Amino acid sequence: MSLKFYNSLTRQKEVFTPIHAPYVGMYVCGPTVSGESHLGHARPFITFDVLFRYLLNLGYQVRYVRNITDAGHFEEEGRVAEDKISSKATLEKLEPMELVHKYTRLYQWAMAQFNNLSPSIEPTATGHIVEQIEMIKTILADGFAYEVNGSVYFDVEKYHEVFSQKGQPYGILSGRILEDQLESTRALDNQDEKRNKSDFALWKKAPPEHIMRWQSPWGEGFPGWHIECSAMSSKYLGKEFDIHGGGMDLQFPHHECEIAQSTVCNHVMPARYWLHNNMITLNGKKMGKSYNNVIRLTELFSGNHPLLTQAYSPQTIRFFILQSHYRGTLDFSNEALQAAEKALKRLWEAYQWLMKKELTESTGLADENLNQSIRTLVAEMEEFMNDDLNTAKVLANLFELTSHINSVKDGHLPAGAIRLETFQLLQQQMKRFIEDIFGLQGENTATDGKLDGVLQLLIEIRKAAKSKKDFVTSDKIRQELAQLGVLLKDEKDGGVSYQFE
RNA sequence: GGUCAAGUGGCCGAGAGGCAAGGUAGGGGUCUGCAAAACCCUGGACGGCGGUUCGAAUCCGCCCUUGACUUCCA
Repeated sequence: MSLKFYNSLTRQKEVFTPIHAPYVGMYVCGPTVSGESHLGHARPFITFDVLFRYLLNLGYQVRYVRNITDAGHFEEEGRVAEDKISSKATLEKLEPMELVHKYTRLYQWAMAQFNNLSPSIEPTATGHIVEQIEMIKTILADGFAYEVNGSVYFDVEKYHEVFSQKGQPYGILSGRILEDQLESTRALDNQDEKRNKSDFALWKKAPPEHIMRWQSPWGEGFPGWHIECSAMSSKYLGKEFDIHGGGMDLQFPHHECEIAQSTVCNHVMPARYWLHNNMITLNGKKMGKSYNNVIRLTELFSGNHPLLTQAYSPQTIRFFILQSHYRGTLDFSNEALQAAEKALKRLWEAYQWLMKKELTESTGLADENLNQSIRTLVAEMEEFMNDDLNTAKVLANLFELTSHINSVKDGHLPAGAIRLETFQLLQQQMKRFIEDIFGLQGENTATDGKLDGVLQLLIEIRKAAKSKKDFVTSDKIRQELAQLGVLLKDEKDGGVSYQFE
């Protein structure tokens, strides 16, 4: 089966055909670095990291662009227009760029904790003011925007009129009907500079107190909230590129506006495939600033939050996210995270054992049903990924394989039951999906050689005690190590393994 | 109000006309000096009412409940 994605634009699954294979261009809306990232933010970045990894694994040459929004957005709707970043900076008595730098570093640290690959380019909004101004100039020149008092607004109604006839009405992505919105909102429009409520800002005049401001043909100001993504995606990926990703909450208005702006400038729908991940919920409610129910990533990693009964590692969270399909909501709870933690541990330990195991020769005792089962489970995994990235189903197969692996490990199945070529296929594909595509990694790293030597010594002493039936000594060693967070396990084959809690 | 989703065991979640994945928790067993881990067995779920169909968790209608978007948001 060929690779298929659910395209929000067409509301159906479509075969993925890159515009210029083997090259693939992918743009994902990144964070606004005016504050700390929370669990909800982790989802798109992990989801699209897995997509990035999968495309690379399939042999595509991918340019993955994920922006950093470090120029403030303004707010409206009765509230005082303000630049989010400079306003928070005033409260915290920080320079805007100091704040941006702090949260950018924290964000990038969190991405590394998750083992997300770095995007190919991570452009900043403030680094592309010139490109944004150029784009606004083009839109003005084409008559799809107007200037009022030093601000520039996109004329949504005119765009809709002209482009509806070309089959691309405003609302094509989100399914909104502009006429309905115009009717229901016109009365509220009085004091606004905008001709229509549905118009959106391309450039905003900066009030005197704003710190973040740039020179433009329309005076000092700052870019509107949607233009940066259009400017940066077209600069680095071209006028038309393959994949545009982001959270479902960005579908309207953000992505709708991107489409309108880019289409006016470049005369083409910017992206072929629009992918949207669903939200992470807390007690059924979207995790978000406005709901005051966020758990920040640093809190999650440390366990330092009233709703958390313990700390959860970045890999546990990554695994938790991959256990569901990206287009469904995913509900947070301690119980669910603890389930994920245990499951990941079991998967990872079986995988580690598998990779260390050396099988040299088939013994002729091969269990054909088992071999066939393993081959089928392995083959299905790619099918599941191709079906709109069904990571949940891939994991289900990985767990069935885990049971087979552990059966061999514990001697419930003879080592020869798995044929050499099946075994090698298993090793190769487990590595491919667990590490290369899912990006999972071990967490008990950093054991240096000295520590291992010390532990091996203790294991030897304990083994000697056990063979003399001196269980007082052997249990003392095991218990005290356990208190230090080192867990000893007596394996079936007489060996002893350890792991850090 | 408008638009769009979703409701599956205790919990988290796949599935989208034909035996209801997987994880975790529960019960029983095997192994073990004891543990831990692992393996095996096992109970337990499709919001409600109608309809279409040989057959519905899946399609249609109505209802109930929850959520998202509605120009800040991953």
